[in-house]
Amino acid sequence: MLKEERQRVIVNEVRIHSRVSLSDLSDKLDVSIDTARRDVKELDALGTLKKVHGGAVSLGFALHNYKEQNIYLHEKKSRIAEKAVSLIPNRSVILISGGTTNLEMARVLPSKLKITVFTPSLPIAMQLILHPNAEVIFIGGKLSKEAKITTGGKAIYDISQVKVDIGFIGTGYIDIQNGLTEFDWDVVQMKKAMIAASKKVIVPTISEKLNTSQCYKTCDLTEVDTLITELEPNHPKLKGFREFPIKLL
Amino acid sequence: MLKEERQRVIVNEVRIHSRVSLSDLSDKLDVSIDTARRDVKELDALGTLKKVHGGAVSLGFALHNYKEQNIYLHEKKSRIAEKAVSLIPNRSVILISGGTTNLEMARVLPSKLKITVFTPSLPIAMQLILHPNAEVIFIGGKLSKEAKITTGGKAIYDISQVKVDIGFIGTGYIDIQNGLTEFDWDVVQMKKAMIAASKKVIVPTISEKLNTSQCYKTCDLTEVDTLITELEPNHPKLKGFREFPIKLL
DNA sequence: TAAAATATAGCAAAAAACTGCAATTAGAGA
DNA sequence: TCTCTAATTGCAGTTTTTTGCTATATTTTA
Repeated sequence: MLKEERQRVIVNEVRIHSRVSLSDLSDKLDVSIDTARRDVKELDALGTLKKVHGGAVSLGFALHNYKEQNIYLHEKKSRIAEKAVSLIPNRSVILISGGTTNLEMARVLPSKLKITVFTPSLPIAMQLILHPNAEVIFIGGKLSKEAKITTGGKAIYDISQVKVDIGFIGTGYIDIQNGLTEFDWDVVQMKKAMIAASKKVIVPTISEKLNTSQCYKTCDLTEVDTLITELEPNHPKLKGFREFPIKLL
Repeated sequence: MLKEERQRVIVNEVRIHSRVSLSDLSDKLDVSIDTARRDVKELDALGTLKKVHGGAVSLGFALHNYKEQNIYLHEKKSRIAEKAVSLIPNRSVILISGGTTNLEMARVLPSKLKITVFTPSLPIAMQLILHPNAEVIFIGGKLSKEAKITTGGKAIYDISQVKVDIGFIGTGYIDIQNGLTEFDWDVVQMKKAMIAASKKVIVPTISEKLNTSQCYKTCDLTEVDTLITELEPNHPKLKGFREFPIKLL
């Protein structure tokens, strides 16, 4: 097989699937992984595709690759995300609201996990496109430019039409007295609908948000099944929350 | 066997199989590898085919330098995008399908323009978030990971519920006989719905796509109001299209 | 943080390309 | 037909390219 043929196959593969792994290529083309790597490297140099760790992606994909800016918070969010994905059974149907912690969860979703995900969040949908086994259903509606999620009557109605196993509801503020709160009214309406659509409500949040509140209320803590933070469940900061019938993780 | 004869055979072989190896040629033509190599070298110099390590490939098959190509294509798309935005009146309601040309249009949308945009395309929605005066309504549904747009019954139904002033419908392939075609069936269904929802249908496309077609048909050219390419409207390549009642831009 | 996967660099074998050269052949002109 | 010249062809030796492998980093994952 000529080198050009191989590279053509790689280009096609990337065009069709948007991404390809070197080991797949090595199998498919019947060459060593080194050769596949070298081919991909050349194609990258030509600007045909983008080489990434473990394979290659189409250029379109590389565009929306956001980098985490805040390393400090990112570590916490990773830890939360790890805990969160451990709660997702295979073949379950979940709902993910917006927010960077949830985005982190979408990023670390194990690729073997077969799931159906409903989400109104643009960045999360973008991230989930990369997941090979996730069926992604986007909740349509009017886009809120700040929150980067859809909102409005249509979106709320669409959410009311589904019932999912788990809802991962991010929150801007969380407090023992006031429960989950936001400062964007539209977002609150969406979250209310999402909570109503979820058999189980999981709230992942960094500890900085504990004991903060805003004017619009999403729900009381009583509606939350599990609260995930980067802290150990018996950490002093979580003291007041242990009095609620909430699982802490 | 004469040299010319041999070379004709080589050209033919390349035309049929897109590729040929020198050892194959050496066998088939019953000459030494060196002679085959020399023949291929001459044909390469003539521009008939492309000589590569170990053989030859057809020119169409050869991978060109996409970096240059991309800059080149990007320029065309910008030109198309400029033309396209000039057709959007202030305070109008438009629909934008996916595709890189449409994405370019979203990028150059003047920030003073007040518009309402419906779209099922994730990258385009992502881009429009940056626009200060665009109200963006995302068509929800099942995400197609290749096309990065939503598809499926729900999305099609939602589109059927709106009527917009202008629909900007990108296309993978366009042809005088077959009209607009794609190779993804789901995408075709979406585009059909989008066309039905648009009072006016504008198709922006680079000239490379003219006179190409695929198996699934979106619509005939008769349903298109305006075709925008990077070429002047009276360019020879657009010859056949002038016979339709289509505005060319 | 440890283990697993992937990347990089250097090396050697194999394949292919290039070079120069001699043998052969085609074809023009006598 | 014959001869001469230039083109063509195959071959041998050398150089370059390609490829897979190993050892060593680096990145990712759990």
